[in-house]
Amino acid sequence: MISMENLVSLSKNRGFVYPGSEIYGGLSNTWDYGPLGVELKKNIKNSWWYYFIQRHRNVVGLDSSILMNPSVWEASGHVSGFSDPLIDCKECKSRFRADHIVEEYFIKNSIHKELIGADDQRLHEIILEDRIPCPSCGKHNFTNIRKFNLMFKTSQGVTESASTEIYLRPETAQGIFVDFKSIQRSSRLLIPFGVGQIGKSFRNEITPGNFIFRTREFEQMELEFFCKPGTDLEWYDYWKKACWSYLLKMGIKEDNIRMRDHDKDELSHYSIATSDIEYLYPFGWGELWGIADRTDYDLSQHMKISGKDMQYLDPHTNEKYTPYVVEPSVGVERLFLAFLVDAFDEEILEDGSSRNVMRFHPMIAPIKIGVLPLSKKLSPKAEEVFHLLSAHYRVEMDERGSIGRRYRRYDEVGTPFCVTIDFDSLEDNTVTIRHRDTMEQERIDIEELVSYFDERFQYE
RNA sequence: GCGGGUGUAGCUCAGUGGUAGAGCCCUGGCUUCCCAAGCCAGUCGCGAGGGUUCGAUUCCCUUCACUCGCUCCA
Repeated sequence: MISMENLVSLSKNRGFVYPGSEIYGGLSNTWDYGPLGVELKKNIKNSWWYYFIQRHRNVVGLDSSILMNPSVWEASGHVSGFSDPLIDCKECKSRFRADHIVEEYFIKNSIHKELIGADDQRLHEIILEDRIPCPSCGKHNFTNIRKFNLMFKTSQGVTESASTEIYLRPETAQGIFVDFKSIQRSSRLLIPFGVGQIGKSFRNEITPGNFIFRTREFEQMELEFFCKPGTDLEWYDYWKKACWSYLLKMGIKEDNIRMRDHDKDELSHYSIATSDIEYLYPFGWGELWGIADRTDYDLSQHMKISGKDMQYLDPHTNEKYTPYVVEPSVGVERLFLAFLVDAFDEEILEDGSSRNVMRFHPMIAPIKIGVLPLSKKLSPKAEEVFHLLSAHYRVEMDERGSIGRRYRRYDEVGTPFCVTIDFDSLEDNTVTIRHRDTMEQERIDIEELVSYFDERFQYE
């Protein structure tokens, strides 16, 4: 498997991902998507939209605002629940979550003290009272508890004042919940139905890292599927399978993914059941896709805080209830990383040399076809072919360097097909199609090129 | 944020108190005309700021960034 280091340098070299603001020395954990990266990203988003929205009769899309009324985050629990009480050991410089070390200490020593509802001050008192030691060095010399709110703050309006303080959304899901009634009414969808959204979210992660795996600005693809309470586990299962099969269809190797159900104690504040699809990244197994049963938590909260009725009235039975929500949520950048890692192949050739090939699924390959004149004298004909194909696909034309060099260059960026124009092309209007994976070649009439590729660039 | 490591060309790296090279890549030319050929020529750099010094890429300070752990989770 490719190392993280090589992946970062390959990404930069080929134009997939560059470090952000590089000429100013960079900005921590920001990444820019280059000419190939933006194509790959776009293709990933399109494929998700196709499989999770377009192909379903009862799923629609949404594009809600990044900036929302701060009450949204009060209701969702992000203002209180999305901040962790952190504490540092002054002796060994380790950092912990205050509630975690207290809890662990109590379990270990069979102490039964009520912790639920303990605020930070209470936690601090407990740590002092019980002389709870540092789990890493055993000493008892902690800093005060500090809160890290993971939400980015900004202010609305030109004057900065507390009253205009707002947040960048930490997840796209709330936009869907908040608009639930409008979407339902305007789309005339009946439960069960789903709403999907692709968009940026922001989290002030304490420790981002691992290339594009965890960044403070990221793009989510979330589907909120509304269903009748009691049917939620069925749908939970259904979407787990849908995510899994999406990955396989798009060419991810089955050995590199696994399903992991969360234990009760690691569930987030809104969920009664969560599964992760994990991917085997170069740094180890890491989360790729989270599928959560969010129950009626979000809609109920919004109902409570906003005072608006968020319930659904079943027009057939006249039954009124707050729908349950099943949410498959995936980060575009994590999928991007998984596709990049999964596609990477170092091929050893007969002469012992090696070449890198990115074996992207044709639908996510950044460049679909390379148009290559065998000689510069054939460029006019190649231009014709380029214009013909570029009306349908993302195509590149390259006339520089030897033909073998150019084939290899396109292999390296995962282009599944090359179309080669030679001197016969001028005579009989045919070209050679060369396949990335087999290196086989076939001859085809230029008139048939578009229909040839239409068959090959299709979702399964 | 705290502790350790790192910072020289687009990439991988070498090197020196007297302003820097190699390989790969890239560009142009000749050649070649279906899988990294060859030859000739060429472009590009000491993370930033300050200090010591006649002179700093090299020594010192600061800063910025990257990276590994602590935390987190799309």
